Amino acid sequence: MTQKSGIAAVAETAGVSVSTVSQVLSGNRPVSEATRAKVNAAIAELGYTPHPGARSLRSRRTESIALLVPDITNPFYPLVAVGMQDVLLPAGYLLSILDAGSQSGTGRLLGHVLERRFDGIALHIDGLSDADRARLAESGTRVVALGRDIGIEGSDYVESDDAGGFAKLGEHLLGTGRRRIGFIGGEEESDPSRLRLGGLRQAFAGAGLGYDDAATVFTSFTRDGGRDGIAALYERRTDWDAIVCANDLIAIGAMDELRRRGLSIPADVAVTGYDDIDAAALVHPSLTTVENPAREIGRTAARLLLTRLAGDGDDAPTQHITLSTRLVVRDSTTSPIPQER
Amino acid sequence: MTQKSGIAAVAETAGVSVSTVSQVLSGNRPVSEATRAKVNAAIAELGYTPHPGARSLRSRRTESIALLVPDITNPFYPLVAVGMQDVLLPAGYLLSILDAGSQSGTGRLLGHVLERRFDGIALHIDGLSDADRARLAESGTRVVALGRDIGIEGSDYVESDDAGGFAKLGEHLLGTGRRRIGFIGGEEESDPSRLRLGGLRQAFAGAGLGYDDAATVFTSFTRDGGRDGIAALYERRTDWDAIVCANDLIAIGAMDELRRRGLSIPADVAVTGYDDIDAAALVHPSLTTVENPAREIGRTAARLLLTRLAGDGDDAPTQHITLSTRLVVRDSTTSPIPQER
DNA sequence: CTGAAAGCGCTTACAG
DNA sequence: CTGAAAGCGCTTACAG
Repeated sequence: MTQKSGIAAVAETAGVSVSTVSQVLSGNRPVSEATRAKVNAAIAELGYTPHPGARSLRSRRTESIALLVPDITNPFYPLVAVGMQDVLLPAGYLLSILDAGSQSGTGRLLGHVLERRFDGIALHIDGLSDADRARLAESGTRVVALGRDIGIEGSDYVESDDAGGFAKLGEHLLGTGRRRIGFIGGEEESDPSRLRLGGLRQAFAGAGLGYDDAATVFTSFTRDGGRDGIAALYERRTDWDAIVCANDLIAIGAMDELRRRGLSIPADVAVTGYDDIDAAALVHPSLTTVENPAREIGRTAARLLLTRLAGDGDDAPTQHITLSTRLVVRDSTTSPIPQER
Repeated sequence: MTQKSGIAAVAETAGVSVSTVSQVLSGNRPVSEATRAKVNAAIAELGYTPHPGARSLRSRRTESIALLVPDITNPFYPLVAVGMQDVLLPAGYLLSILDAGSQSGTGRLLGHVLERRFDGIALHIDGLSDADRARLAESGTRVVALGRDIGIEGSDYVESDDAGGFAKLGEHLLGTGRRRIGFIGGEEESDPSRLRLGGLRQAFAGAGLGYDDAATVFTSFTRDGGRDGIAALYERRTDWDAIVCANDLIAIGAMDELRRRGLSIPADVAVTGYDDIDAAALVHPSLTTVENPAREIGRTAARLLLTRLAGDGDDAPTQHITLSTRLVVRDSTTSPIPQER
């Protein structure tokens, strides 16, 4: 007996042909119960695992999906990953999370990712260069974008309803009687900053009120940004009764600076964030915020990819899915008792 | 001209043999400058990318490494991943992060991971079943363990010096004059709980003091665990001047409960954590803790894998690397001013 | 329901 | 320094 390996060894042990073993494995054509049993016994006896390289060489599929993120230490992305796995594992796909380390690193990693011939790629990227867009389109790899359209024919995308979330925050604050409401954005040129401010304006308009441009400042999406934002707003006026921040980190920095100035939250001034990161519930007072449905974004992205991979969908129009967000009211806007010391 | 693809198309365009193209790609044997130039021109013209499946089928290598973690939403693991990438990308390996979703999920995912024939796997797992250990050993895949030995011949492991970190915390507290120091552990049977308490005892012994067993309680590694721990400790006595917690989450819960009881941190009682998660700097007062060198753990694990993969190391003895930890002193033990309101 | 054979795209001895 | 050929382990028409 020659020393065979792989599927040939299984075939020999089971006393059937190599093709029959393959059919048992794939289920692509009917196999008699007796044969199937012999083959499965041989597989178990030999501890056989198909070689994925050989498989993909023929089938042109790798059964793996990549999630390419700019910064895996940002807690938003692990949640997206978990959501994608929810959908992909039961469908037989393996999800690989690839960290580019930064927005600019994404382009650099893209080449490596395309080389590996993943069946599909999910990516969250701010500025995709024309060269990268062309590489993606040519590669034939299915792409789903998170957060924004990346402008490739047939590439679907999923985003959360930022504007709606800020409209809810605005309504909540207006509903509790706050009127002198400042806004601290992240980088002024960023899409999220604009969309989020837009949602706040919408809440004011809905209540028949105008929103004053002098009530907005733009800094950066960081804790320091929040501190700077408060400093800038309090130079303009000092009677704010609420501060809406473009994300939770800004809000936490804003609370630091408000506390340093001897102001009480929420008795003197209410503060809100966005994203509902873990820290939002950990800080004191706990932060009213909006849940960014990261996990659901991941699930949706995975479903869109699977649909495209199932074929037939090649000529389907690009899909754009917007997920609604949920207001999470905590103590920073509504604490009934005066702040404890 | 027949319609070739892959390396054959490159060979035809360049007017050389398929083997020569392969040699240019791999650098495995000398190629004349002129030939190399022709081949590279053809590669660029055709936008050729080698097929990884075909490559691994022959070479028995995938040039990819997997990091298998129990819960990617635990911020410790993304940092480990970043550290591994620091080392692996320059070496030409792609790192795939795979999330098992839970400790128990790790075994379930292991089969899928082994099927993919990664060249190496890094994993952090508490209880590896004998069956899984056998599967890992048989697969021939290189394994490096994070946090503990998994008992496979030739599998190195990396851990951080928990005991040393707690010894530093203990010395810091004793040095600031605290003596009535309680300890809130996680699950009592867990290795980390034992090791960490051991470090604290060591600090007392070093100062010529004894440590009282009645000063320890075990709960769980969560925020709720911290609340419960305080309740349990204050049933025993009420004059604690410091609480050492087995991780940051416990510490944050402990601070919640101390504050609720009207105690001031650190004026009445100091609190310490472990890990230095982001939230440790975000809470108020900011938390004195110990940095768990996650990124360095990742780097070290990656280096160990690469060394083994470079061969020659097959018969090298198992390596066990312990990384030292760093004390991070913040306001929860030393705030010079009375706590602000 | 089953088998023999071609071929996916590479790498690697073997020859020259 | 270069080429022809075998073969890695599968899947998939083609035949029966």
